[in-house]
Formats: sequence, structure tokens, C-alpha cells
Amino acid sequence: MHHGNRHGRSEEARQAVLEAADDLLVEKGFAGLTVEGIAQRAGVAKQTIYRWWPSKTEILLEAFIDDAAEYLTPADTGDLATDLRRHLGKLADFLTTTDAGAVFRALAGQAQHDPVLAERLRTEHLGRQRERDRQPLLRAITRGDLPVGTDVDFAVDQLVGPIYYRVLVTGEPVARKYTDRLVAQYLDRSPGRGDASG
Amino acid sequence: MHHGNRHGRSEEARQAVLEAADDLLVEKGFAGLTVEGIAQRAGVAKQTIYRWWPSKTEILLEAFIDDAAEYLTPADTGDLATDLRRHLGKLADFLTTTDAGAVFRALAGQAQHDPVLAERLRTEHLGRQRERDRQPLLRAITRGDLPVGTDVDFAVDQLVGPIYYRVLVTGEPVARKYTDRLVAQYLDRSPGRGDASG
Amino acid sequence: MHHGNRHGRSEEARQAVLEAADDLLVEKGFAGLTVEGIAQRAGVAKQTIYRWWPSKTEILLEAFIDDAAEYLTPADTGDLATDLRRHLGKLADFLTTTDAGAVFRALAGQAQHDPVLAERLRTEHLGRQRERDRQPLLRAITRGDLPVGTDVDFAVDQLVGPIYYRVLVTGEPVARKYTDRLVAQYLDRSPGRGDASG
Amino acid sequence: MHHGNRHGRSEEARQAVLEAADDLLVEKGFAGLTVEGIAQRAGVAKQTIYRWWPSKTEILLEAFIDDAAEYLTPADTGDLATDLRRHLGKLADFLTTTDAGAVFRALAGQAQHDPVLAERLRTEHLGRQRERDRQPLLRAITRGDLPVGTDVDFAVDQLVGPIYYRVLVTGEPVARKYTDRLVAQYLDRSPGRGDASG
DNA sequence: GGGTAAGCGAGACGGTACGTCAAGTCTTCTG
DNA sequence: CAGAAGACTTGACGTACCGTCTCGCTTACCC
Repeated sequence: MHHGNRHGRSEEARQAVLEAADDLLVEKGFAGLTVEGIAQRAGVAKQTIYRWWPSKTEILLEAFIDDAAEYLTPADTGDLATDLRRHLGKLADFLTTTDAGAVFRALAGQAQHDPVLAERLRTEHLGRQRERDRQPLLRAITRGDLPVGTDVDFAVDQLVGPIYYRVLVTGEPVARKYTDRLVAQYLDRSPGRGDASG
Repeated sequence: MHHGNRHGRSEEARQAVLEAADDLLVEKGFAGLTVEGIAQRAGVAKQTIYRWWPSKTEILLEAFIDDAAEYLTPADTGDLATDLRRHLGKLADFLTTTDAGAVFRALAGQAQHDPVLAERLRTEHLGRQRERDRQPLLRAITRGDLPVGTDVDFAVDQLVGPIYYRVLVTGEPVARKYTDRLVAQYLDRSPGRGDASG
Repeated sequence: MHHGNRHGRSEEARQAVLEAADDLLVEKGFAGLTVEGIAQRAGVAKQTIYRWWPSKTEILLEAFIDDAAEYLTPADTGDLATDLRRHLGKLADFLTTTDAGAVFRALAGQAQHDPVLAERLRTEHLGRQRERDRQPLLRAITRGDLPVGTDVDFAVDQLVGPIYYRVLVTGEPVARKYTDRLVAQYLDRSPGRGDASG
Repeated sequence: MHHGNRHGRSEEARQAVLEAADDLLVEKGFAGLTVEGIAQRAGVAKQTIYRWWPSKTEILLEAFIDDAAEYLTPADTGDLATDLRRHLGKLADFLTTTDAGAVFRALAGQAQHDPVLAERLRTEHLGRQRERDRQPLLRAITRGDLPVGTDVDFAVDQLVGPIYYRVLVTGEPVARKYTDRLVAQYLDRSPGRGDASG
């Protein structure tokens, strides 16, 4: 087994920590997630964790980012309505049903208490996520399916805002029907086309 | 000074605790908010806190609810667009600029880690808040300014969702211009719309 | 069981800590004596130890002092030679064979690294011990068995010095014969009497 | 700089370690003396230390032994009283004022907790030191200044015992006057005495 | 209007986790 | 192949709060 060498950190330990953190969050919730517990579960020394991560939230963040990118990259079907419906559906699923989604909710929750984490979360995840959210709309503009002057950011807010609101605030489920309806509403008033429906 | 009596709790102590909790949250953030600290600041014994509140979040919740109701009850101007613009503007201000808003963000954050608190928050605050959010629309339906079949709940989601999204997720500011635009968009596609504009 | 009250510390906890410290020192030696271990053995919280003792050596010191006073108070037989022989014999036994003696050796050892402990050890124990060591000689002076001008402190140094030297430095045993001989040598040259022998 | 070679250990590294250990002991005391600190100060890898010394006390021991032999070898003036006075004076100075003396006190202290070190200290230092202590007396016997049957070891105990007692136990200073007086007392009762006085 | 019981401030208690420090082991690369 | 570098596991450190407890004081009500 690897026990350290002069060429930097142990990838083995890194993976074990990330997985242990993920598992423990899902098992015991954020309150039950302790550095001590992660160390024990990962079979790693506490000091090794403190050497590489400044806090348990940074561990979660690192564990989370790759998962999100993989899961949430929107497909390109060539049709705006379809792209949006798929993307929002995936987003809602991700946030409500996956382990990574649970990690996100925990991070978003903790970010309310911790400005540093909030900033890190925005830099490391939300910026990229917003880029992914914008893609279907940008492609539609390129194709000419949406007018060039479309305010893409405002559109994204209106499309994903209600989803995050339900996930983080009301706790209501976000069914496919609901996300489809958001898409329909958006396309319905959008001047650039006419055949959309929800 | 009051040192207990045989019939019922000390209102003095209750107030001191609620204020200390509020103050400390704003001063030191949620992470720095401890029962020990509240007790000391309030000049109260820890036991007194544990006697009346099951957790520090319940203290915040109790401190929060009245403030919210007072601040967020929507006025009735007889005009839907005006009512909505005022209400959303107030909501955004409340969430982003007031002490009570900071308490709400902390509670919403903590609710991501604590299902019991989440439930309490929904029961004690969000249900009532949603009722307040619905009022302008319900009144418009009564007045005939909106069709009877309007899906009020879906409308509320679309109106307040993006605001909460910005407050809790992206951290972007929520200017009056932004909330006005949400209202405009909503009324623009709403069939029974009156004179609304953004 | 007792769990704290407003009238100060728990005597139960105090006793448990002192005994646990003594036991663990004898069992595992000074190096193996940890605050954590004492707490566990005593069934006491670590914080309780830190509340009342600044370091593990203070615990040992407190545990030690009473034992020493009890064991080492010299008897009064009315005869200087007998008194001295008994006292030095007891001292040698104490230092080499008793648990409290082991504690003393550990404290004396640690005092070589820790000036604060050294001072405490002198204030709390050695001053009193020296007083006890002087008593047989002082009584002899009072009785007229030793001249009034006798340098009692120098005499004590010569009588106990070799004992401590063997105990702390050479590690050689200190038999009754050896201490008797120290007494004999001392009395032999002491001008004030003539019948002593070793 | 030297970074290892294929033929035996680095004398450079050895010296650096010994000096660093000595320096750090005097600077920070025994408690502040760590293998990590020695390695850093000596510009040496920790592993190099562990390769050649089993513990930090062995480093001190090695650093100490030569110093002691050099400083404490008693001169031969041909006169017992003078030899003893000089030797005890030097011993007292060594123990109380020199850096090597500080190392000795630390080692003697640590030896109370560590039987292995105690044994090593006796084998490597105390045995030789006792031989040095005995020399003046042995020479006096050879010269006929002391009777052949003199118990040299008992004499050494009585001469150096009070000095170590003061150094290690009471912490009192050991002035030249004090050591001279020890010599005087010894010679005073010794049947073969010459011209000794205190 | 004196007794009495509940609420209170105080604070010690047994715990858990924190974040830090050093010990001693192991691995890799350089000279 | 010794040594520099440094990551690793281990375990204790001393601290901060947790939630529980006991105590004696201070009322307000009830006889």
C-alpha cells in the first residue's frame, strides 16, 4: 500500500476521502458528517484530510463538481423545446433524486452560513452550471429559432428559478410535468416561434 | 431582576433570548451562534433555554415568524400590476437587506440539513407566506382582472422562484428593476392582463 | 450519581482522577501517562481534568503530597541515633519501594525539564519534607544531645543527599545497612555525644 | 552539500545533529526538543536521524559523553584535600553552569521515566564518572595518605551525594564554599587525614 | 402573611469533535 | 546506497459546545 512519497499526495487517499464524505452525507446527513468520521470511514488519518482540505465542505465540493458536470451537460437535439424539456427534467432529477443532488443541497444550505463556501460554490460550480443552462438557448439563437436580442440570463432565471425554489424552499416534488410546463410557458410568450406547447 | 415565579415562564427571559439570538446571528453568523453564547448574551441560564426551546433553530424560528408576517403582508391597491410589483419588491428587500431576512436565509440553509426544521419552517412560515403571496392574484380574480381558471400556485412559483433562486443560490442582487420585469413578463402572457408593463 | 452543582467541584471526580493517575503511573510509567488515559480510567470527562488541574504533573503532585506527609513524619523515640536511623530507613523505603515513591521519582525527573513544576514541587513538598528531616536533629539540640551551634541544614544534606543520589542517579539499592552507616558516620564526628555507632 | 554516498554514514550529518540537539535543548528545554526540530535545525532528514539513533535521548547521550569526560577528569596535585576540593568544585560547576550540565540534568530527569535510558546513562557515563570520582582517593591510598581499608565507594557517595541532591532535588546553588566544606568534613573524620580544613 | 413549589441564574458534569502537533514509517529521487 | 524530502498513520494534545444535572435564590399563589 502507498504511504506517502516525495512526489505529492496519494491519489488513493484522495479518492477514499471523497467517497467516504459522499457516503456519510447521504447516510447521516450534514450534521452527522464529521472530519473524524470521514477519516475513519476512508481509512485515512485526520491529518491527511487537514493537509489537503481546509474544511469538510471543501471535500464535498470537490466530490460534487465532477458529478455535476457529467450529469448535467445538456444534449443537443436541434430542437429548443426538446432540449429545454430534457435539460430541466434532468436538472430536477439531479437535485431531487441523486446522491450528488443531496450533496448540492447540503452545500447550498451551508453556503447560507459561510460566505467563503458560497463564493467557492459559485466559482467552482454555479458558473459552469449556468453556462450549461444557457447552451440550449444560445444554440437556438444561432439556429435562428430565437431572436438575437433574447435575454438569455433572464430566461435561465425564469426556467430554473422555480425548480431551485421548490427544491430548496418549499420541498415540493418537481415532476416532469412541472418542468415541461415551465418550458411551455417560456416558449409560449417567446416571440421567436410558435409551435411550442406544454 | 426576575428570578422565576411559580406560575409560568418569564417573558423577560424569553425576549432576551430571542433578541440575543437575532443579534448573534447577524454579528457572528450561524456557525458562531451557540446556545452557550445566547445564554450569556441574554443573561440567562442555559437550562432556561433548553427548558423552552428544543434547539437553537427553534429560537430563530420563533424570533423570525412575527417579523415576516409584519413585513410581508401585501397591500391592496386595487391594481394587480401595482400589487405584484410592490409585493415582490418588498419580498426581495426583506430577503436581502433586513436582519430578519438574514435569519430566514440561515434557517433555509439549516433546513437543508435538518428535515425536522424544514418541516417546522414550512408549517410555521412558508405556508403563511405563500398565502400572502397568493393574495394579489386572488384579489385580481375576484375583481375579474384575471380569469377564474388561473393557476395561482404556478404563477406564484414563477414570480417568487427566480427571487429565491438569486437570494439562495447565485447570490446576485435582486433590484427593483428585476422584480418589476418578472411581473411584466407574467402579466404580458397572462390572457386577462390589464395595463401591466415592466 | 453526582454531575455537578453550584457548590463547586465534585469530590468524587477529584478522588477518581487522583487514583487513576497514581495507578496509571505505576502501571505504564510516566511516558504512558496521558490526560486522556486518566480521564478514561477515572470515568471522567477530559474537560473536568483541565478545569481543575493545569497539567498531568499537577495531578501527580496533588496525589503525592498527602501520601508523603503521612509516610514520612519521623517518630520521636527520645534518642537521636534511633530517630535518625528510623527516619532515613523510612525515607529510603519510601523512595524505592512505594507507589508514592515512584510518583516522586517521576515528578523529580520531570522537574528537570519543567521549572514551574520544580518550583511547585519545592513549595508543596520539599519544604515540608526538609522540615520533617530536620526534626530529629532539632529535638536532639533541645535535649542537649547536640550542641546549639550545629548546622542542621548541612547535616540534613549529608544524611539524605547520598540517599537521593543513589535513588535518582546511580539506581543502586538503599539498604537499611547503608542508611544506618550514614547515621553512624554523622554521629561519629559530631562532637556532642559519644555512644553512637553504625 | 553532501547528499549521501555509497560508503557509510555522513560524519557531517552526525555532527550537525549532535550540535542541533545540544543547542535546542539549551534554547527550548527538553520539552521543546523534538526530532522534527532537530532535523530541521540540522538541515537533515528525519529518516537520517532514525537511521542512526533510536531516540532523541540517545542523541543527547552521545553529545554529552565526550564533554563530560573532558571536563571532569580530575587533576593530580599530589595532595588529597586539594584534589578533592578541585574535583568537587569542577563537578558542581559542570552540573550547574555548563550546557553539558544542562544536558545531564535533562538526561537524569528523563532516566526517571525510562529504564532503558537509565541503564544506558549508567553504562555510558556514570560508570566512567564514578571511576573519575574515585581517583583522588585511590591515589591517596597509594601514597599512604589514606588507610588501605578505606571504603572508597562510600566516601564518594558522601562527597558527591549532597551535590547531586542539591542540583537535582532542592535546586539550591552549590558554591565552592559548600563543596570545600564537604571535603573538610570528610577529611576531618578520616583517620589518615592530612591538613584538610573547610 | 408564612409556606411552598415552580422558574430562574449559575455552573460542574460526561461527552464528542474540533484542529494541531509530533512520533515513527515508508517511498521516491538525487548525488 | 546514504541522505533530503515529504506524505503517511497514529495518538494525544488542549479547547469549545453540547445537553443534562443539581443547587439555592426569588418570587407569586394558596392556605
